[in-house]
Amino acid sequence: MPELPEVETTCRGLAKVLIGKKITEIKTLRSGLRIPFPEDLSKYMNGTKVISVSRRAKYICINLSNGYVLIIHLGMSGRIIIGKKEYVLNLHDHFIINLSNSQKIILNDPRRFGLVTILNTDEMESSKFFRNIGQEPLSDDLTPELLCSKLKHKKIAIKLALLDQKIISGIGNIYACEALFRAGISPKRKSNSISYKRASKLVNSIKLVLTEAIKAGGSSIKDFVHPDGELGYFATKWRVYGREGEPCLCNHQKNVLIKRIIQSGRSTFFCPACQR
DNA sequence: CACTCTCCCTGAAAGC
DNA sequence: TGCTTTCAGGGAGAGT
Repeated sequence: MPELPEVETTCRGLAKVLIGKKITEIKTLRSGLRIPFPEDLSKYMNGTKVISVSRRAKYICINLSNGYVLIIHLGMSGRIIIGKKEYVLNLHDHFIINLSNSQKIILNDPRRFGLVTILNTDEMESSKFFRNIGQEPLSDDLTPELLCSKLKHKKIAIKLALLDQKIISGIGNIYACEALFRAGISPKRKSNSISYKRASKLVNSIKLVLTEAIKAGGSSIKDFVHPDGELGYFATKWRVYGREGEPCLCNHQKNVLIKRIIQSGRSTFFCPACQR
């Protein structure tokens, strides 16, 4: 489930492989994913060089020498594979980039919730993909003051506010649960009841869980690339996510079990004793 | 406008 | 054992 940390490590891995390389050919193996592949993708990509790889929210941005940027979203099940010349296609490989050094970048996505598109770099921020996206949680833009001002008029539960990409970008279900646990805040608490003190704790927790996950990705994968070429996925030990019925890991509560509830159709895991 | 619900899709896991 | 059902989730768009 690629959220910000997985996308970030994928970008760092891609940067190592892609920067300075020339794209010789691209292949689309179906008409599209969540949205159709742009018809004239080859026209924009063939013969260009990769200048840099960046991330915005959960989007991978591959910046090309001709002023365009290839946008990849991994959706829910998407993954990027670095393949050699002799790479054999697998089920659910949908999009391939061939490089001049005969390496290949493969997008594999069983559930096809991902997307691939291309934008003019100057128009990227104002495009429909990015114009409503909130602050990057790891940038200095995300402050307790900013979070407070965004939550002040919201009646929705804080967990749902964290999932709203217009408020903060890049947080998904797992890290929303983990950040709330670290901050000791109930996922059910109304957004407009978050005090400055709680917002401050929450901002710290968000930055902490995301930073730790990126660090885990970098250290558990050699140079951000698995031996099989896969990027961005790594085992993280979560404190609440997926731990329904298991004891809370805090020191001061005994025999308190992690609970699972459904909020807007999504599972939320939390400790009813630690989180208020 | 604010918010919730449904849908897209496949594969793993649970249920029968 | 083997079939069927359920569940997972990001984001768009429909519905309340």
